[in-house]
Amino acid sequence: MPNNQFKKGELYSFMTGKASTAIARRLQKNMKQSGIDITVEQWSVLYHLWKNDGLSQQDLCNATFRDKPSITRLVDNLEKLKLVKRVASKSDRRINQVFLTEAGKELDDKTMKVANDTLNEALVGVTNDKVDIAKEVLQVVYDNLK
Amino acid sequence: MPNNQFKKGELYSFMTGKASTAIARRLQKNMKQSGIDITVEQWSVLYHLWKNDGLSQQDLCNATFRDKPSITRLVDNLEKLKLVKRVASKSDRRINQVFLTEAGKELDDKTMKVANDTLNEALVGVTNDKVDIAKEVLQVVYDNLK
DNA sequence: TTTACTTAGTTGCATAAACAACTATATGCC
DNA sequence: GGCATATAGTTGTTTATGCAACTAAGTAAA
Repeated sequence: MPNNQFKKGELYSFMTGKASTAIARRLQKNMKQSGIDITVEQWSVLYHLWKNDGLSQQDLCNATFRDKPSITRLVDNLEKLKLVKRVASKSDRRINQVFLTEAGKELDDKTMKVANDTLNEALVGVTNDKVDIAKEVLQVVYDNLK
Repeated sequence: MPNNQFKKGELYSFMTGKASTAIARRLQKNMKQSGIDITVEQWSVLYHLWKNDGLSQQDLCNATFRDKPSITRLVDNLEKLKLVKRVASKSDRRINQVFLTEAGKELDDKTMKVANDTLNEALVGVTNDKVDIAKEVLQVVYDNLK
């Protein structure tokens, strides 16, 4: 179903992702206030490692929708912060597995709480039904374009 | 209404704005294929000037949800591309009004068509009702956090 | 008119993104 | 084995972001 009826003003906010930008900025601010000194981008990488430690950089590309150079440099910075370390896979030496350090593991609970709180701040006044529909629409958009 | 019932996997895609990232990337690609050599960020600035030429840099900050340094540098680059020019306001010399050049004005119709086409690509299979709800949710999120 | 405050914009620095070109390792086929 | 090709990751370049510190210009109050 084409949506040619979109008016300019409506089109704009859809294109620019101001809501997700606002969420990212708030998450960054909330992490800083909780004494967590990582960027939201670094958080998005750690997030997947907390669920599944030892992912390859390519796995992290797929999980975070980033290209390979972006992941290379995010892992570089996470290594500098001593939150992860690269380990060359024994079965295929092209592959770097990325493992959490103890310091990296310890951030899990703390940041998950901050992330949940941030999301709840964002969704004040929105019913669960509407949240579900919004998530569904965003998923379809993503699938249409990926 | 708190949304504590969010599960991790659902939380993530909400936080990271993968849908808006996908839209921005597709818009960038479509503009390039149409021979329009500007970034989507530059597009977002021009967009407001096409609606209202001569906005100040502060106006552009408010309209695009960016901070002042970001607008300074976007306008720098748009000036290098000869798409806009700064004109110091006569009534208040602190203010730079940003005006489109002829080249800047000419991009309007062409890019608006590309932006609309991109949005229609993104929204294939989504009913208008759901799009309206998604937009509403994103607006509330933005208002909650700004 | 001098001092304090506010507003508009710029500059410096660190992080991140996209794209292209590159290296190194692995795989498949002759 | 030797060659072509594919895959994993890195590096270089340009653009953009966020934050802090800064300059310049306007405003208001003593």
